[in-house]
Amino acid sequence: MTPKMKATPCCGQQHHHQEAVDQVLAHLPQEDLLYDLAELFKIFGDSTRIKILYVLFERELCVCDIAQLLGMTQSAVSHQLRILKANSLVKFRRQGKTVFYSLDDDHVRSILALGMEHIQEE
Amino acid sequence: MTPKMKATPCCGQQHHHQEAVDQVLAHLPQEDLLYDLAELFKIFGDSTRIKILYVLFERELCVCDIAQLLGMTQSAVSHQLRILKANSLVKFRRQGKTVFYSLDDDHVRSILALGMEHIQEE
DNA sequence: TGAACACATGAACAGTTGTTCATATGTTTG
DNA sequence: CAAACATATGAACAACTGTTCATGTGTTCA
Repeated sequence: MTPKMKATPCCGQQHHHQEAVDQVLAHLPQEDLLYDLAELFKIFGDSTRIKILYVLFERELCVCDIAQLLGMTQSAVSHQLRILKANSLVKFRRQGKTVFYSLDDDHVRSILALGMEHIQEE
Repeated sequence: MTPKMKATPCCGQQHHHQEAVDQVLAHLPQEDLLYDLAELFKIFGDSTRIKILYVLFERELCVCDIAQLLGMTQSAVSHQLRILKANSLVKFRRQGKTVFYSLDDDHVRSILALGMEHIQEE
């Protein structure tokens, strides 16, 4: 990360702050990891996808059932399932013409649950 | 949720599916809760904000230190801190001219940790 | 094999979002 | 009080994202 700040050294240099900056830098995860993490949460950050995940919380469902439950186009649902699949949040199995989707692992459930806890606190 | 699907009843009506749909509907959280949940994850879904959160993981920092660490404008950081604050992900305390930010509660740490686990699995 | 069905996907358009730039607010110090 | 400093905020613009519409792929069944 190259600083883009101006010559203005912002809150002087003779603070406790330089020590703080150094300490943080020592423990900061790699930039690309943080980027991937943001990408992951971006997937959860859409109400359509959240609804799909919650609808799959208890059991697998086929695409058109999801669409019916959510009152959405099959196409829209399919596009979102594609994204969820690409990020390993859902898996699928094919049975004849229909494709059944389900949550991929328990991380998904845990993350959803933690998020729920947070918003229900305030 | 009002179904917007066409008259095409999509994958017939005489499937196992109707039963599935009913079961899911019985356990589905309220629509506005799901919406709020998506809004929460949307906050985590930006790499700048993720970086800010991680930079605050171990200790509080002032705005300009965060900006320096991230190589970003003070303004950009301030805008993001505003969003994080509004969603109770960070809190702040004022000390003279400088404002120190820190993570608001441990949910934030837990959610970040779970996300990290997920992306490091594949 | 061909029609019907369930699902996938590409292009395009509208709405949303993050950054920049300029400026405002609030605090300290002389 | 005025100047300096740390931070906050409003407007605007570029980039991204989700939906729609049209069409493509793959499977079943007559």
